Amino acid sequence: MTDTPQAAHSPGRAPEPEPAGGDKISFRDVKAEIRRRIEQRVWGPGELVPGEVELAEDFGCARATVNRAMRELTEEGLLDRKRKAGTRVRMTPLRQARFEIPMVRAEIEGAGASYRYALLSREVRAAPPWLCGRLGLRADNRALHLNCLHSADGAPYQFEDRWISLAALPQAEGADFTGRGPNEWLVEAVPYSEVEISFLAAAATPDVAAALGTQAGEPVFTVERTTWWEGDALTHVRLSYRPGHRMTTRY
Amino acid sequence: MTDTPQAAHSPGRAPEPEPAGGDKISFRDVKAEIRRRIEQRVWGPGELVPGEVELAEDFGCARATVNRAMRELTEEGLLDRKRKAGTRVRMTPLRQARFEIPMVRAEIEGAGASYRYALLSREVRAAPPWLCGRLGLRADNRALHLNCLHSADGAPYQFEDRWISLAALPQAEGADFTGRGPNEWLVEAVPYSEVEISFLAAAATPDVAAALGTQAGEPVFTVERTTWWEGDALTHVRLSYRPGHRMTTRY
DNA sequence: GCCTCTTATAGACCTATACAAATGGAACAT
DNA sequence: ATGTTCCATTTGTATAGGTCTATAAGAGGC
Repeated sequence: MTDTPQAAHSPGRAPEPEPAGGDKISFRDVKAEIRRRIEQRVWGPGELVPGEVELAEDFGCARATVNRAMRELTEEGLLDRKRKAGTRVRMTPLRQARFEIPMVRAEIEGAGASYRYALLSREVRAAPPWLCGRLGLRADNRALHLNCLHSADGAPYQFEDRWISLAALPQAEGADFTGRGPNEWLVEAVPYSEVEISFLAAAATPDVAAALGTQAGEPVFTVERTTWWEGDALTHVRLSYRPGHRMTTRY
Repeated sequence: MTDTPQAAHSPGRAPEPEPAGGDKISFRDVKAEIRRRIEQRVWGPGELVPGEVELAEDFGCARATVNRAMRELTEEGLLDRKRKAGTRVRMTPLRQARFEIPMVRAEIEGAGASYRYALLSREVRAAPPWLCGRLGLRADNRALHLNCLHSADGAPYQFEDRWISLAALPQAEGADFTGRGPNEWLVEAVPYSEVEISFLAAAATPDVAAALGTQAGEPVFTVERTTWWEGDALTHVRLSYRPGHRMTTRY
C-alpha cells in the first residue's frame, strides 16, 4: 500500500499546528496562532502575511474565520490591511491603552473601600466666559455650578468641580445633589452622544487643596470631561484626584 | 388604491426604518439604528432588547448581520449580552477611553513640528532596589540607564528616564543611543508581549525641571511604562511631559 | 421552603457561497 | 516618461444554514 487509507494528510508537510486534537478551529485559535507568529517574529514587522484564502486552507477552516481573527488583530493594532494590497504586520505595533472610566462610587467600592459623598457648594450663575468658550454657549447662559467631594474610607479621594448648562438641562436646577453626586444623576437622567476626555497634571488650587487635604501647588492628577447631546453642551467637569493617584492599564 | 400591490409589508405597522431606498441592509445600518434607539431611550437603560432573530426579521436582514452589530455595540460598552438571558441596554453606558500611545517622534511630527532628540546621559550600573522590585529582577542585575530629551520645534517636549535590563537585553549595551531614542531601537530590536502603562501627575524633580526648562516642583504629566517578554521584564520608562501637556480623546 | 435536575432558549460561533469595493500593477496610449 | 484604463486580486460584507454552549426558569424531589 502506498497510501494511508484514511487520509492523505498532505504529503510534504504537516497541515498546520491545529491547537489540539479538539473539534473545529475557532477564530480564537487562528487569532492566537497569528499573534504568536507576529510576537515571535515568524512574520516580521512590515512583512506581508499570506492571504485569507491561503490561511483558511492552512488552518483548515473557513475564510470567514480567518477574516474575523485578522479583523480583530487589526483592531488591536497588530496588523494593517488594505484591499488588493493584502495584510501586513504593522511596522511598529500600535500601542493603545484603553481605560475604563468608572463612576467614582464604583471605583471606590470596587477597591473594597467605603464610599462617601458630600456636596460642598452649589450656585446658579451666569456661565463664565471660559466655560462659554469651552462649551459653545451664549454669553448670558445660566449654569449650575457644583463642588463635591468623594471620599474613600473617610479620606478625600476625588474633588469634583462641575458645571451644568441650565439651557440644555433646566431640570437640573430642581434636582437634589445633597445625597448623590451629579454624575449619578446625569447618567440616569439624560442621554449623551459625544464626550471629550482629557488627562492632565495640574497644581492644586487653594480650594482643591483644602478639599483634598493637601497643599496648594501640589501636583494633582486631573480629568476633564465635557459631554454633548446632539451638538448641545450639557456639562463640563473637572475631577481632581488625591495626590499619588495613578491610572493604570495592562495589555 | 387601498393596497400596494407588491407587498403586504406587514399589516399593522411599517416594517422598520430601513435607512434609505438603498440596497441591502448593512451591519452599520443596524448598528446605527440600535445606537439611536438606545441614545434616544426608545430602549431605556437596563431594558431587555428583542432577540437577534426578531431584529433580523424586523430589519429584513440575516441574523449574522444583527449579531455583528450587537457584538460591536457590546464591545463599545452600550449593551450587555448573556446567553439565554438575552441582550439588555447597559444600566450606565460603560465609559471607556482609548488612547493611542504613539512614539514621541510621530506625536511631534504629526503635530507639524520638527523633532529633535538628545541623549543626556548614559550609564551601566546595578539596578536600584526599587527597579528590581518593579521588574522582578535579581538584586545584582545590571541595567542600562538613559536620560533623553525629545524636543518639538526646539522646545523641550518630553523627558525620558529609561532603564533597560541587561540580563534580558544584553545587546542593548552595545547599541548606539546618541542619534536615536531607545524607544525606536527597542521597537525594532525586540518583541514584547505584555505592557503596563500608568498615567500620573508628579512634581518635577530638579533634573526633570532642568531638562524641561521649568521649576522644580511644578506639576508634570507623567507616563510610566513597563514592558515584559514572556515573563521577563525588558524595560521600564518614565516619561515626563512639558508643563501644560494633556492627553485627549473624543468619542 | 429549598435544593437538584432537566430543558428550552438565546446567543456564540462555524461553513459555504456569493457578490461588492478598492486598488496595485500591467497594458496601453500619449 | 507620464498619464489612463482596465483587470485580477484581496479584503469586506451579506446570507442561509447549521451546531454548540451557557443558563434561566420550571419541574420534581426532599
